[in-house]
Amino acid sequence: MKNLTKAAQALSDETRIRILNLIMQRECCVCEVMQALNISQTRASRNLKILYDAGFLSMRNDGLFTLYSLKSKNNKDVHRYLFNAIGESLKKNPIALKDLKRLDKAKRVGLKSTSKMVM
Amino acid sequence: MKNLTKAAQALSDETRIRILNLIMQRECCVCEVMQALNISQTRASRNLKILYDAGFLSMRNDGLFTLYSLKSKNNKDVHRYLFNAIGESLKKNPIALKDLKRLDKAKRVGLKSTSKMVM
DNA sequence: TCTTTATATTTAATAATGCGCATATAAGGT
DNA sequence: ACCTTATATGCGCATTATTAAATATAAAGA
Repeated sequence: MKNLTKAAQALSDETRIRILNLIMQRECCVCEVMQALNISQTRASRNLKILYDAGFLSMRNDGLFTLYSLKSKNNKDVHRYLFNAIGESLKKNPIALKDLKRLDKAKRVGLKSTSKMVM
Repeated sequence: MKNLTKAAQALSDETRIRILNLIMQRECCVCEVMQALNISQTRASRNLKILYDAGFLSMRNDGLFTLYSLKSKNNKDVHRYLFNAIGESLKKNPIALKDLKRLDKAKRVGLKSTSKMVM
């Protein structure tokens, strides 16, 4: 039961649903999430960790980057059903679509670099 | 998206999952929920309302009693998937089973009456 | 080794949540 | 009308969540 309540808690925040939307598209690093959702580095990192702790995401390191992806393999249980609900909820959602467009344009560079970039 | 986050929020509390477990069995009034989960009247009433507001339950009045049941009919969407997750999570859960046993013994009388009863 | 950079974490402030107590509301019975 | 009873709600308190700002950590390159 704790499994479910923890997972549900993770899904109770719009930022985190939007993050899952991105990662359902493809693996992302923290800085891409920042750019796609236009949120702070802290906020991106913290909410990715919450989704990871709740069992939705996998994590791997590539040099300076931390890459998050869907943990769909070991989801025989509760999470699989929850993913269905998320998919259903995001269908044709305008915010979700906009986020994906911004993800396309996102560059794999972090806060320090983006603040120097001419955008 | 608000639909999903609100529903997920409702599922993020163990009391509410346990209440849904009861009502997945059969329609219940507030006092039966109190007895089955051994919680206060306030707590039962409040959490039933939260589940109702989140779109999980229907409500009807029968004299002094308010009866809550599953709102499964109009769930073409998100809630149907969430119900699957709940069912998965409750399978063989010892707390959920105990709650159902107490529900069998529960009487359709409220706080005032039960406090006078010899149990 | 020193600097730069991506990410994580600590801190502090604000907001949200869950609960019990007391009380309100509303339906029935007398 | 009055009383009893089932349910709902306002209020206060304790706990937990969320966030930005500042700082820490750790990888990569010069």
